[in-house]
Amino acid sequence: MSERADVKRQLILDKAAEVFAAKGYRSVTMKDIVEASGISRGGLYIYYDSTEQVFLDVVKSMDEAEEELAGSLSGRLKDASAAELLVWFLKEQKKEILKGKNSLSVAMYEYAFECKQEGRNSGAKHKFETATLVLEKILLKGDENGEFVCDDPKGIAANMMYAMEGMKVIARTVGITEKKVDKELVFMMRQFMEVED
Amino acid sequence: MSERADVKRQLILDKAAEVFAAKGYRSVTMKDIVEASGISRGGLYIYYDSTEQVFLDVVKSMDEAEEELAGSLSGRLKDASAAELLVWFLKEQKKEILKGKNSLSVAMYEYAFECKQEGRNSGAKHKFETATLVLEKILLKGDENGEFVCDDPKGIAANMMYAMEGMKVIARTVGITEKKVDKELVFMMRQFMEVED
Amino acid sequence: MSERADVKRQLILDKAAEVFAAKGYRSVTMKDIVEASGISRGGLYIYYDSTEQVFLDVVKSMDEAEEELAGSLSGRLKDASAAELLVWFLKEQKKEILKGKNSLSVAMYEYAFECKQEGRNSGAKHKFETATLVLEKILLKGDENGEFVCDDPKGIAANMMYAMEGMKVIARTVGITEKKVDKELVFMMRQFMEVED
Amino acid sequence: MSERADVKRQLILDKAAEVFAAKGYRSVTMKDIVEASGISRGGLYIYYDSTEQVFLDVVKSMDEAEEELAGSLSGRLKDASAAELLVWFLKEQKKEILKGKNSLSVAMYEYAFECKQEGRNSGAKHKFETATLVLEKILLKGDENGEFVCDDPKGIAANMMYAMEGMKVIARTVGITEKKVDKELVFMMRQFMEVED
DNA sequence: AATGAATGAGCCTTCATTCAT
DNA sequence: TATGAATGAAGGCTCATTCAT
Repeated sequence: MSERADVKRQLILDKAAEVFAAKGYRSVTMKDIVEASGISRGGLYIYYDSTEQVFLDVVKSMDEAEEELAGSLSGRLKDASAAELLVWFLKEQKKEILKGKNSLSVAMYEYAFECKQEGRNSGAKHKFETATLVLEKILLKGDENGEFVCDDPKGIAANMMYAMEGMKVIARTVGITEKKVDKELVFMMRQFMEVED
Repeated sequence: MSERADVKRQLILDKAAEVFAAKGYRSVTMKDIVEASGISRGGLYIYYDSTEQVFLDVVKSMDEAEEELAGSLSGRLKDASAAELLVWFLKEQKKEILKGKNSLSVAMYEYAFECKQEGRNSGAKHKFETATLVLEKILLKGDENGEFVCDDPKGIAANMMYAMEGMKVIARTVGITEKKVDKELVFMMRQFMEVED
Repeated sequence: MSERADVKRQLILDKAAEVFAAKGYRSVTMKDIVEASGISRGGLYIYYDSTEQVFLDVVKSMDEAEEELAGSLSGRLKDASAAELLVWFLKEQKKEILKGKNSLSVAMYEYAFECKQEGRNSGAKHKFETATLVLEKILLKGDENGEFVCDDPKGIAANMMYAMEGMKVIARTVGITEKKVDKELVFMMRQFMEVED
Repeated sequence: MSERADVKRQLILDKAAEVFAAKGYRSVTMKDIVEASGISRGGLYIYYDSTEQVFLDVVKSMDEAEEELAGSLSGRLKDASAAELLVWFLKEQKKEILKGKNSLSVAMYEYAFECKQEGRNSGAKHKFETATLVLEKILLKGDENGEFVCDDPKGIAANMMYAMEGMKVIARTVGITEKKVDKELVFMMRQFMEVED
């Protein structure tokens, strides 16, 4: 509540984020977080009762940071062309695909698996559906103002999102090169617009 | 040593597979496997030293079973048309995407994440690349004999495999309906052949 | 220091009494008292260093309240008959035996056990001996003025006090009905006086 | 189950009994039992999940031992006189009252308090009622064959049992001398028979 | 080979107690 | 005085792993 508490909470979240990035979700213990954040065993329990709560708060604070960023961008993008929007969207996706060790993505997958198996909901659904919708709107806009030729925006958006998701996972299990990502992005774009290599 | 041991080993693998399917990879303990297989604590250690070893053997024995099946099919498929091969391939993928609780897929993802983070290799790479190659060959064949119109088989194969992978993960985290899978499959096929709805 | 502190102290004692009544002695923690009294963790330590100190003060303040009551009664009872005194005494005992959840008695037993085992003294001794003496005096008075027929007041007083103590404990472990208490009280009185049912 | 297990179990019970005798019920921890029995932390959990389970088993095994003893006595007592039976009964009670540190009685009181507060049942009820009944039968027998003069065996039995219970508790909280116990026993017996001092 | 009791390390959680504000 | 965050010790529990039988 107090300022002090917020500072400490943020310290915990920062260090915990590193831990989750390094070890995923399941294998992280309260002890790991305690040691990473330099706080005392009992001290951590003042703020969080379980690794799940810490994780959810880490994710929440990341989402908030992201939204802030997105908010600041939305102004600039309002009167952007569909092509510009698409480029921004795909750049974000590419970043997401390629960011490695320091990213929470593996932990988030693990958490989402667990939630799915237990019938809970991890918020991943909302995230995925929102992103799909955004992409669809970009395509629609491009189609309407003649930037793209695209008779099935819904289908294309779905295909692109699935492929993107696939690349994310492949990146985290099999490995992927930036070149391959680029190739795939170009391939996708060719479905509805001219792209020079 | 041989007969008896093999029977026991198989018993362990069968029961362990159920456990991994139900709980994923990380959260499975030797105790879980002991209890599921009805074997003694010490007995399990005669065959396996860790859950990882059990898991790898479970996967191996599944792959072998699959390969056997594939082998028996390959004869029949040798002189099949590209379209027939493609249908078979996509059916397998669809099955894989939609199979739920009783499948090892979540455990395999978890394991692959772990291996990737530790710089090891989980075998997922080989699997993915092989499948991609198979698809590519089918497309090539179809292009060559005029069944498909497909100037970039490599690109299409990659796109399809990424999207397929994406659907697998989405199915296990966000959830997916069979209808959506079918839509996406039709979408993908339209890239190089006529498909009626 | 004085007024404010006393108010606070009393607040703590009141709430702590409820806690001890509900949970006994041993299982009460400083945390329980802190939460019940709404005071701060550190605040409690200004007044008391341990649950034992709180408990002793709770008991002391109860005894004081009781003594006050007893004092105000003693005037009226000075010229009461032995029979009247006896009735008053037994009524008090009966109340004590039957009062249940909201009473400190279990906590006091627990505390007395602990003190006995550690060779300390819990004050229970003084209480019991005083009560025995009071009863003895009442019997003596009744014998002297012919209200009772009682050649061994010491023996009778002891027997009655033991039985009373027994009923208290039985009430708190095995359970006892008011009817049984009444029966026993009548039984005891018949040892030295006429009682109609 | 096996012989070994029984030996170990008995070792645990023996050492645990000492612990409960020394510290009562509430303040005993699994760690205490572990240390007293020289077993490992995990080892204890093979046999018992909680101090309550250990305690109940300790009590059970004591009861069994007692019953065995009682059984072996019952033969001899069958054709004993009521006076002989009474002497035996009171001797047992006296022993129970006076046995100090090495006895589980305090722990049993603590446990019974806890059970009562939580609405469970500790077995104390059955024990008390059975003993009361036995005493009643002895008195009845004595009355019938002219050994005693006792028109209200039920009332006397109840009074005696309450007083006995009272002495037990007083012994464990306030302290009691053997002399006082003897005095009270004589007092009680005088209610229905001739006793020389 | 097989068993399962035993061990001990490791993590979880709760509290008494302290201390900066 | 009063607060409540912070600490660290203590105890609970589980599990990988060993070992006598």
